[in-house]
Amino acid sequence: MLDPVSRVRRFNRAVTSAVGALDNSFLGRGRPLGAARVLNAIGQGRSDVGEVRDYLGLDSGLMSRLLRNLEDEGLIETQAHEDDARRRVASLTRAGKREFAAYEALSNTQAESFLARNVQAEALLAAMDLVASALTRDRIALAEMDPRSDEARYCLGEYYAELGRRFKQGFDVSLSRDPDAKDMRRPRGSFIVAMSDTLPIGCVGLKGTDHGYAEIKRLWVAPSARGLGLGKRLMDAAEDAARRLAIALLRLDTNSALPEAGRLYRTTGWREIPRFNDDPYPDLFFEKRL
Amino acid sequence: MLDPVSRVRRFNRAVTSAVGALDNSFLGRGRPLGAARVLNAIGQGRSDVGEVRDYLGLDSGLMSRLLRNLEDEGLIETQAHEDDARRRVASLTRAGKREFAAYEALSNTQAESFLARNVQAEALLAAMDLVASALTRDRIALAEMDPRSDEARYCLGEYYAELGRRFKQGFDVSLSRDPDAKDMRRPRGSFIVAMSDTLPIGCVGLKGTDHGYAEIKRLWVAPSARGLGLGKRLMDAAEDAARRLAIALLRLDTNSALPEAGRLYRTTGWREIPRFNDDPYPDLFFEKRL
DNA sequence: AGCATTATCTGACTTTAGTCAGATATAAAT
DNA sequence: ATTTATATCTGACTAAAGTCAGATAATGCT
Repeated sequence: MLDPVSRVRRFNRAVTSAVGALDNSFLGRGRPLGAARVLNAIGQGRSDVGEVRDYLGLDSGLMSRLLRNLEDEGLIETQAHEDDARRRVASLTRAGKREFAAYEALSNTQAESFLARNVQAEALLAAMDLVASALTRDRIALAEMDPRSDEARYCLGEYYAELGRRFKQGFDVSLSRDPDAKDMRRPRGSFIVAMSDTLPIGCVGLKGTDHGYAEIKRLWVAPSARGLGLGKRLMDAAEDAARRLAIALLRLDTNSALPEAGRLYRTTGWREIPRFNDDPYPDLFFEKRL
Repeated sequence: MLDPVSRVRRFNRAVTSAVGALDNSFLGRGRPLGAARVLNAIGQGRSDVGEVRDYLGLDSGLMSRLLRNLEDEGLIETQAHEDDARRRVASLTRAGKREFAAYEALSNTQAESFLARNVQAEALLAAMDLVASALTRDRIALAEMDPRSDEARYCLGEYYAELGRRFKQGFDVSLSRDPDAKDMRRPRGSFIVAMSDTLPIGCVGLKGTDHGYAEIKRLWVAPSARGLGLGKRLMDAAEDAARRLAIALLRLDTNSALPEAGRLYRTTGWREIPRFNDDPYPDLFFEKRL
């Protein structure tokens, strides 16, 4: 009754019935589930018909009919893709946007009432984040983003907060050599964010310098996504970005209060080198030749 | 993107697609999902037709047909209920047991492969327990059980382990006045276990004495089920059991290292009294007149 | 230009799920 | 003993989902 497999299966049962209830609530708007799902996928920005079909796992015939139904209802419009007239792109009409908003409101209300029923919400949310990351680990997408984007700033905020907790003396960004955003943008560098669904769960920066090397900065993985090998994936992506920018030498600094990071560097071809800057926080320095 | 509602919705999306994959895997055995679900419900011990129907939320006509299909496949047999010939009781035939075992193996394999993909399994399992408890909070069932049953012993084991962690000096059952199981059985007392699906997540004992009162012992709620009001529910159930046994006075002892417990007693009509036993662990004593 | 490939659509199905109004048999209440 | 209630079943449906073989039109490749 208490072995790990039983616990996973208990979770599956709990979640199956919760999902069933969720699906049923979508039926309340007088539209079959299939059509509602297509409408919502389009509302969420999946405009390409093929993309929606893949996402929902639908047969092309069925998909076509569902689109036709939504069109007849006046909720969507389709037009040919501008680069490839075989493909179709769907968009919500004014009425479709209203309908989509109604579904969104339904989902939000449900989420709110779930939260209201559960007092210890923060622990529960952290648990939900962890489970969601584990379930979607194969769909974690890395994307190059502007270091000033909302997603990047969120990651950096979390990263600084974590350093503050980890370092005995705390962490004050202004004392550190905060990399200028433009050094982490092409063509000088890069900033990569790991997204699980719509949630940023990790990041890494590649910061260009004028000293013949680039630096890896701000490697962070959300607590809810650790153990999924994401740190390695982010580092690989940063190295690829460096190669594309014809950068041959990488350096980074880190702190012994972050042992996971040190372990990762040591096992992926990085070599410890002497201090190469006067930032007060790091006490370990690494280099890797690409 | 990071407010609680979005996090809940991200979790919902993650889980919806996981559940979909799970359901689809059940289709691999050449039987529609409805029939597979009925077969599994019966295999899990839900023999009463009405019970299965309620559990799966099926229309009685549909249920009847699904049963007929399984019967035609030679997987189940039905007979009249021995106390009420209107009701039907279903059971698996030999072939049905084989088929059920195949479904079980499928579920177990999936759970195992999920666990194998996730290194930090214990943290993940704890998170899944918490989420499952929260999702099924309305279906947590309290049941009177023998204090020697597997479920009860599991709860007690967890309870002792937790006391060991909470008390500065640790906890050794043999030093405490371990209640004899028979004092927590009718007609002397009672033992109540809270079950969430098949997982015991809390307990409380009502221990009869010869001193004109009964004692509440072993109130425990699993960490994964705290914040759901389960402690209160268990105490209410214990009091009800006492009333049914015509017990008019209740006492209990506890320790100030368990502040949640103390708070619960104080807010539910219990009155602090002087020490009434010489157990070395408790330092707080309460009484309640029913 | 010609041919294979791709994305979508249409028509013609089948299967599954679900609904609803009785029918039947038994049990419970008066 | 009659009436009422309950559990299940049957027949006759409808709706939704899914399948599959072409048709159509645009694109890519040689």
